[in-house]
Formats: sequence, C-alpha cells, structure tokens
Amino acid sequence: MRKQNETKSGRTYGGLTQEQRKAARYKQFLEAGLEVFGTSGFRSATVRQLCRQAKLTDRYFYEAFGSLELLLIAVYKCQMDIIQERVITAITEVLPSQDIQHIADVGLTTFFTGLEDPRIAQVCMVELEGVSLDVSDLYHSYINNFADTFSSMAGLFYPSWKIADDEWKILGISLVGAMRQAATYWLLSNYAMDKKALVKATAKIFLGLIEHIDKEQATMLST
Amino acid sequence: MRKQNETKSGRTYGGLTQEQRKAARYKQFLEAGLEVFGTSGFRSATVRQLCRQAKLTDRYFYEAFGSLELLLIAVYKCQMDIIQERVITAITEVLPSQDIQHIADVGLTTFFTGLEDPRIAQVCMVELEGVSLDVSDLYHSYINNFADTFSSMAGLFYPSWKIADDEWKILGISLVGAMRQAATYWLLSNYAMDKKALVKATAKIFLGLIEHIDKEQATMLST
DNA sequence: TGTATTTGACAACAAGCGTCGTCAGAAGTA
DNA sequence: TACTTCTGACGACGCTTGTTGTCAAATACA
Repeated sequence: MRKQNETKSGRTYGGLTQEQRKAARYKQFLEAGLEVFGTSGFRSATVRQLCRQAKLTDRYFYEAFGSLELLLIAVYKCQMDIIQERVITAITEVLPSQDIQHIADVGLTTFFTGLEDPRIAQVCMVELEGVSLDVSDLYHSYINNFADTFSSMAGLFYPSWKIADDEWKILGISLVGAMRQAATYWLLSNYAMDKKALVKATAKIFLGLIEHIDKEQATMLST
Repeated sequence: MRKQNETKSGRTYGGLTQEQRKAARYKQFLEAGLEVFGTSGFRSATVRQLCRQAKLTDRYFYEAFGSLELLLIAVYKCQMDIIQERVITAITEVLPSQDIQHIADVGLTTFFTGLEDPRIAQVCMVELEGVSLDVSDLYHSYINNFADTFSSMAGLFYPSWKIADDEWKILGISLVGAMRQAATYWLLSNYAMDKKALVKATAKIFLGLIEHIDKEQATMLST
C-alpha cells in the first residue's frame, strides 16, 4: 500500500506561501466586512455581497470565517483592540501630569479620533446590538472592560475613596454609555460638530462625576 | 348599470364593530410584537411566528401593519411614550420642591421602573439599533427628544447659565446614553442589582455634571 | 514540457420567508 | 331560513440566501 493523501498541498502560489495567502485573504475579508457592515449594515449583508467586495470566492469565506456573524465579531475585535490600545497608551503618556482634566481630554480625544472613520464608528457603536447572544456577550464584555478601566484608574488617583464594586461598575458602564451615545450622535450628524466640542462636553461629565464623588467622600469622612 | 361594490361590509361580528375588532387586532399584534421582539429579538422574528403568537391570521397582520419593521416601530413608540409620559409627570410632581437631588432620584427611578419588564427593556434599549434607516431615525429622534428635555429643564432651574445649544445637545445625548447603558447592563444581568443602587449611581452623574457646570459658570462670571 | 495544485466564475440545490389565494365554517342580517 | 360577510387554517408561488459542487484557466513544480 502506498500512502494515502499523498497530495503535495501547501505549495506557493503567486509568490506567496499558503499561510501568507490565507492571511492575506483573512485580511481582505476583514476589510470587506468593515466596508459592508459599516455602510450597508450587518442586517442586509450577504455572503455573496461580501465576497464580491473582498474580490474572493465564496469558498474562501467559509474557509476563513464560516459565517457572517463570526466575521462581524472579528471585525469588531480588530477595530476595538486598536482603539482601546491607542486610548490606553495615550493616557499612560499623560498620566504623570496628574492633571485629571488633561487626562480626560487626551483619553476622550483619542477615543473620538478612533471613530472618525464612519464605518468603524458604525460597526463599533451600533451594529453589534441585537445580532445574537454570542455577539451580545462579546460586545458587553468589551464595554465592561472599558468600564473597569475607569474604575481602576480612579482607584489609582483617589486611593482613599471608599466605593463598592457594584457602584463602580454602574458608574463605569454609564460613562461608557455616555461616550457611546455621543459618538453615535456625532456619526449620525455626519460629523457636523467639532471634535473639540465633543470632547469638551463629555469631559465635563467625567470631571463632574469625579468632583461629586470627591465631595461626597469628604463629607462621609467628616461624619 | 347597477352600483359596483355594493357589498355591505363593516358589520358587527362577535359583538364588536369593525373598528373595535380592528383595534383589538392591532393591540394583539402590539402585544405579540413586544413578546417576540423582546424575547427572540427582531432579527429572528418572522411574520408566521408573530401571527402564531398573536393568534391571528397573516392577512390581518398585513392589514394592520404590512411589515415587521412597522410593527417594531409601533411597539417602540407605544412603550416609549408610556415611559416618557410617566417620567415627565413624576418629575413635574416633585418640581416644586426645587430639590435637584430629589428630582433626579424620582426621574431616574421612574425611568428604570418602566424598564423592569425585560421585554420592554430589550425593545426600547437594544432592538432598534441597526435595523434600517427609518427605524434609526425614529430611535434617535426619541433620544434627541429626551436629551432636549434635560436641557430645557436645566434652563428652567439655572436661567443664568450661558451654554451654547450645541453643547447642551451633546450633554443631553450623553446623559441619555448613560441611562441607556446602565439600563442595558441591568437587563443583561437579569436585574441582579437593586434599582436603588442603579438610581443612586446614575444620579451622581447628573448631579456631578450640574455642580460642575455651576462652578464653571461662576468662574466664567467672575472673570 | 507535462502534471498536480490553486484559483475564480458560476450553476445547482435546499431551506426559509413574505405574500397571496382558496375554502370551509362561524356569525350576522334580511 | 337563505344569503352575505367575517374568520381561521392551509397551501402555493416566487424570491433570496446559504452552501456545495463543477470546471476551466492560472500557476508552480518535477
């Protein structure tokens, strides 16, 4: 008997190895997904439309993702990770200034800058709502993560504050919601208003909350 | 020639006039829509499923709404109008107290109370996102409306404040976003935390913002 | 150069859904 | 009671979509 499956698969093609080609196709689908989901929306997206946009055959779509939902998840993760990473590095850069106002400004500016591409804003702010349970879970795990970042940063700046974890959670989630709604409003207005105005307004919510809690903690301590 | 369409339509049936029956079916579909959209979600809803839930024939669905999208809009409007009306009346009742803290508490409590039914919360907080342009427009017109309510109430309480309309808009929208995200979090946690805790936390955001602006306006005035 | 692999275009198939028509029975009306 | 209208159950048609298979052209390798 000779070996079965003696096919020599995995050779190079177009000057690229199999892995390189796979990776390239993966990226093409990510790009196409951002374009399609970000303009036509996920609900009206079809496999055929997506493959046309990616300039790839259907078969490769199934090889790379298997379903539109998984592609949506991949696109979202990809974009959100970029934004999150940018925000965190931007904030850590100005962290030594100890200037809360400045830190809030920088963080929010970075956030809104990441959403200046309407397709990214559409996918990251609105398209993930109400797709499926899996997508919903992913979505809210990211929101939770963002919210927790706020709490831990506040704990760093105001170590004396005594606030229950539950309350931190609600506060962080609410702040994320404020940012999200502002960004969505910006997107729907076709970016009519200045980014600086957006940052200025949302920063007031952050700073107001901080000041409010600070005052509250002071009175709590004095009693 | 004798008259065409001489059919005597519109007679009573089951003890109800035609209008009463139509209204009853309309209501049945609204109820079924809330149930289906609020549990399975709009994306997976079908006409057949909906009619089964409403215990009515397909034909009446087309007579009453014509499309799932129009039904979704009707369900949303119906529920949001109820909530909005409750919030406004609750607030106007405690308005004479001039106690901002109390007013915020009452308003937020009424809001979250209106979302204690998970189906209502699902439809009003998450299902409308990313359905279609029409639905999106409606959705954000309601959000805008809510946001404007905040601005006008603040203008009533703090007539001396000088704040541009654009900024009010962003602030109001962001506050709505905060409430929305908190409510969604509540829903997804299966209403794990106490409503009072939710109100307490979100009220801090409102009060903090008010105090922040008040301080800012004072310093603006003194310069 | 000849052969095997990779690729892209496209057809085919089944499934799900919106939508409309039919038809028998229930309920009202003359 | 005889006739008309209303109602509900059900099937049929057409369209769209996901998914798989086919086949010829392009590319790499021995």
